[in-house]
Amino acid sequence: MLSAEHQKILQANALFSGFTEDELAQISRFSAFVEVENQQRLFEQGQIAKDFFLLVSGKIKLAFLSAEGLEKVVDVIQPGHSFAEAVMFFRQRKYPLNASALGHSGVLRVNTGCYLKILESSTKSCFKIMGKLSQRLHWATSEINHLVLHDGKYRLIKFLLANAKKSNNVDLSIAKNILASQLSIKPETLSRTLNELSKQGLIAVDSSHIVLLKPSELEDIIIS
Amino acid sequence: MLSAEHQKILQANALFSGFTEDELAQISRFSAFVEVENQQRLFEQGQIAKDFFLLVSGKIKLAFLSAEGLEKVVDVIQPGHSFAEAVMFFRQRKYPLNASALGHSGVLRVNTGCYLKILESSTKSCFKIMGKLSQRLHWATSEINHLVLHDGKYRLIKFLLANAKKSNNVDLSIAKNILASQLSIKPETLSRTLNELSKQGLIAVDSSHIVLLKPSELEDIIIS
DNA sequence: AAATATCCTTGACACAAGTCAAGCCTTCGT
DNA sequence: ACGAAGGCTTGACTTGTGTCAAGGATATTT
Repeated sequence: MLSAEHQKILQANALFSGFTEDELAQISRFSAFVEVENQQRLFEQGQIAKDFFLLVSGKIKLAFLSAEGLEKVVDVIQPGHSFAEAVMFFRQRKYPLNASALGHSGVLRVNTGCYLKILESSTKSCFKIMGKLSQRLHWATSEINHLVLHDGKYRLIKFLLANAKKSNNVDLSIAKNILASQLSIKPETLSRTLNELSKQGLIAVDSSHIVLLKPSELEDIIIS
Repeated sequence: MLSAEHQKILQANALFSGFTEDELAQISRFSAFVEVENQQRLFEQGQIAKDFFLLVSGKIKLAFLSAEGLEKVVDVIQPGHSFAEAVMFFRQRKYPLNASALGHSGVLRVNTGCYLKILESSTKSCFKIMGKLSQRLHWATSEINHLVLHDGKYRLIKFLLANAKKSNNVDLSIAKNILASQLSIKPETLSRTLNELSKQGLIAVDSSHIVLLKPSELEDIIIS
């Protein structure tokens, strides 16, 4: 059962915006606010997915873990965003990756069974979900594209340009080793590449604060 | 407008199976049977997506093309399967990749506008689509996993095991350079890796016919 | 403030995979 | 049947990125 405050947060999310008061109340009854400590697992790869989530505060890291213990960070979820909602449509309803907290975090846990039942009566909400799923799919396919057709430097520059504010600077909200994993390079390589771009005078790095000195030249690199 | 025969083929596909005769007839009116020659483009990266497709005969290659002209084959569609149906839910309704025929092929072209209109009245069909989308998403995320966490040899063995018949042999229905691109390695590397596995006595290669001599040892390689 | 842990950087080296180039083998068209 | 074209293989070389190891910087704990 959710508090009124938490229900408001649900309602603000696109996946719930089309629901009536009644439906929302019903979902609320099958939901809970959960707090997780830094590093704590919210769910694990292979676990049966009875819920999906909406992040209220903190950060959640989504990552694959290979048999050898290598980790690939797929995404770092920010407050306000839902995650693992695609899993409820998988044939095998198992989470394909691990979710763990980066810092103390609060999430809303929503029961998939309850949600699906309500979906059955609203094509409008179905369309929202389909939009979400296709958005995820689009991201994933373009990620494959970037992984195969381009190198680590390209992906770093792409990330910097995508995350730059109007003032052309980027504040990393996550540790560099996690960023490295997201870009599918090793921390050492990230460090070297940042260094290289600095020496070329294209960026300036001050710990987690990066300034894009010549954004247009950076764009040129990823186009050519 | 589709022939009765082609309408049957539509109906056999999961994406249309929940529709009434009336709805199917309506879709048929906004559809067409299209034949494409070997190498001919069905649609291109960036083009506005007014249709999605269902392959009747032949093969369709889906591939990204980078600015430098490098190609990454994402998938080779086989008869009976639909493709590009996720694009209709993208915010920017543009095809993210190229589709071209491998050999003379026949496809059914379905208008997205018409299809979406009918979807609006059937959550059952929405669920079929959501299933399809999440299946695609699941494939894509596990592909990212394989690309980042494993090497080309791993992906080749995985492919061989996945495509082996009961008799433990694999008949490549596509050219080796296309398979190489699907595995995200160069043709030279594919050739060398097949050679390496042959010399180890794990497989036997006779042009496009491959026999898995020791499947269990191959499984061991990808587990460890 | 010292001690500790964690993260980040740097250098030396190793290796998987890409590139370039040449030659081979098959398939196809005339 | 012949030549041409395309695909496949092989060798020699290059290169990006990973690995290992050590040192430096920064934050956290006591």
